[in-house]
Amino acid sequence: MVRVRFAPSPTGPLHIGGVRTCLYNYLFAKKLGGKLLLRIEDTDQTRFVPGAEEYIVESFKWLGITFDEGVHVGGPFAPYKQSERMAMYKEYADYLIENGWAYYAFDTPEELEVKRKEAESEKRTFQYDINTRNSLCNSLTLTAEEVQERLKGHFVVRFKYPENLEITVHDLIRGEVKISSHLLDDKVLFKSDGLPTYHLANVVDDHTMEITHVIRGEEWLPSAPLHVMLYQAFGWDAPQFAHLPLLLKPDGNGKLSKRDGDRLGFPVFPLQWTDPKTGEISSGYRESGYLPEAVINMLALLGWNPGNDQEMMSIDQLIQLFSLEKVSKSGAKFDLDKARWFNHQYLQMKSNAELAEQFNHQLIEKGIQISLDKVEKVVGLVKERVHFIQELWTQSSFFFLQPDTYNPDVIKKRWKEDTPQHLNTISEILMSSQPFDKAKAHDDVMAYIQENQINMGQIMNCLRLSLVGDSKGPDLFEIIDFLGTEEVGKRIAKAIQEIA
RNA sequence: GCCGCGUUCGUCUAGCUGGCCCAGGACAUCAGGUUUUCAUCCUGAAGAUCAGGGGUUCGAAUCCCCUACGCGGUACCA
Repeated sequence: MVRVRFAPSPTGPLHIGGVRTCLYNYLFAKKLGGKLLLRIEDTDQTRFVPGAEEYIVESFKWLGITFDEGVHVGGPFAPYKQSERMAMYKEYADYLIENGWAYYAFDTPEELEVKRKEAESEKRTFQYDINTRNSLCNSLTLTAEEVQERLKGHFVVRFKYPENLEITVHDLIRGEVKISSHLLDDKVLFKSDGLPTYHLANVVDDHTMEITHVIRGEEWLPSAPLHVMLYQAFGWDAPQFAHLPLLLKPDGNGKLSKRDGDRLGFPVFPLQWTDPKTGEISSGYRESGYLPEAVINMLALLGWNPGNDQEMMSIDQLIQLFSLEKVSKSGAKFDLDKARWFNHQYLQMKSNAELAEQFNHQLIEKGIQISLDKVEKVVGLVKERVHFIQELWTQSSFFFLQPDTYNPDVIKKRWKEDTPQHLNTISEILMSSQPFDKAKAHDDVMAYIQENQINMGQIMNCLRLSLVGDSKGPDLFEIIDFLGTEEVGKRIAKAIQEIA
C-alpha cells in the first residue's frame, strides 16, 4: 500500500510551490490507490505563525485535494502534528546515542558562530563534521563525568557520520546521488529547546506513519543523505525518494518567492493571506478569480507532462496519466500568460447558470437587483471574452448601467455632424418595433442605413457608443434587445446631449 | 569557497532503449480571416545550429568526458 505525505510547516501562507508538491503527492497516491496524509511540521516554535495551519487546510479544500489522514481529519497514526508527538522523538535520539550514531554537543551557537567567522576570515569554511568534531566540545571529547555534568544544562544531539562512507540516495527522478560522508556536516537532530529538528522528526514520523514514498522539493536533496543514514541507523527500510524540481520566478532565475508575486502582480499563494503581525495582505488565486481546476491543471504541467500533446486535463485524467518518471529534472519558470489561458479555458466550460449565480453576488454588492435569468443571459453574451470571473463585470457593466463617459477616440473617429439626427431616427425606428424583435430591428436599421447611404461602420459605432460608451461588447442588437427600446431611447438622447 | 542538481524555441515542454528530428505541441508574438466594434475564435508565419568543446559511432538533442553558466544546500529553519 502506497502511503505518501505532505508535510508543511505552519510558518505562513502555503507557497504555490508547496501546493504543487502536494498535488504530485496526491496524484501519485490516487493513481496507485494509496493514501495521502497531511502532517504539520511545527518543530520550530519560533517560526510558528497563527492561522497558518488553518490556511493550509482551507487551501486544499478549495483546490479539491483531499487527504485520507491528517491533522484536520485524524487517522490511525494520530497525532499528525509534530508538536503533539514531542515525547517520542527524545527516545529515538537516545537510541542513536546509545548505539553510537549520535553524540551530545555542548558548543553554544555563539561559539560556533565565532568559529565560522574565524574560518571565513581565512577563506575557509567551518563545518561541524568528521574532521572537526574531535576538537570541539562534545561527548566525543569530554569525559563521562563532564558529559553528565553538562547534560544538566543546554545541549544538542548531533548525528555522527561514519568515516569513509559513500552514501547513495536512490532518487526516483534523478537516479543515484552519491556523496562522501566526509563532506557532510554532523547535523543537529535534537535542539537545546528539547525539540527535534526537521531531520529527526521527519524520519521518525515517516517511518512510524509507514510512508512508502517521500515526494518533496529539490531543496531537500542535499539533506537526503542524512535521512538515508538515519533510516540505516535505526535499522529501518527507507522509503523511496523523489525530489521535485523547483518552481522558478517568471523572469530571471531563482526560486519563486512572495516578492516576485508582488513585483510582477500575480498570486504566489492559493488563498489571500493577511499577515497577523504586519497586517500585510498577499493576494491569492482564489480571490484573483482563478478556478481551482485551472490552477491544478496549470500547476500539474509545471514540471510534469503526460508525454503527449495533451494539455487540458481534469483531475481524474491527471490521476490516470501521472507518473514520477515523467517529472522533469530542471526547474520550471512560472508562466503567468499560460495561467490566464488555462483560466479562460476552464471558464468557458462552466455553465452560464453557474457563472450567473456567482456573478449575481457581485451585482448585488454593486446594488444591482435583477432576475437571475437575465444575469444568465448576459453571462452567455460575454463569457467567451472573459478570462476571470471579475472581468464579467467590466465586460458587461453597460447592460446594467448607463454609460457615464464616452470613449473620446471613438467620438473623434466616428461622430459626425449628422450623427445625432440619424441616431434619433434609428431610435424612433426601434421604438416603433413593438413588440421588439431582434431580427426585425436589425433589418429595419440596416434598411435605413442603406436608404440614406450612410457609412455603416460610422453609424453602428456611434449607436454602440451611445449605448455602451465605447466600441466594445457583443452583438449590438443583443444589447438593444436586453436593454429594451425605452432604455435605448434614453441612452441615445443622453449621448447626443453629452457628446454634442 | 565546498557539495549536490540542472542546461532543447521568449516560456512550459515532446524527444527517454542513438537514424522516422535540417527537432514536434502549447502559451506569448506577428500576419491574415471572421465580426458593424472590441474580445473570442479560425488559419498561417516567425521562433531552438538541442549551453560550449571534445570524443564514441556509418550516424547523437539522444551515450561518455571536460568547460561554462544557472539553481539548490552549506543554521540548535523547515
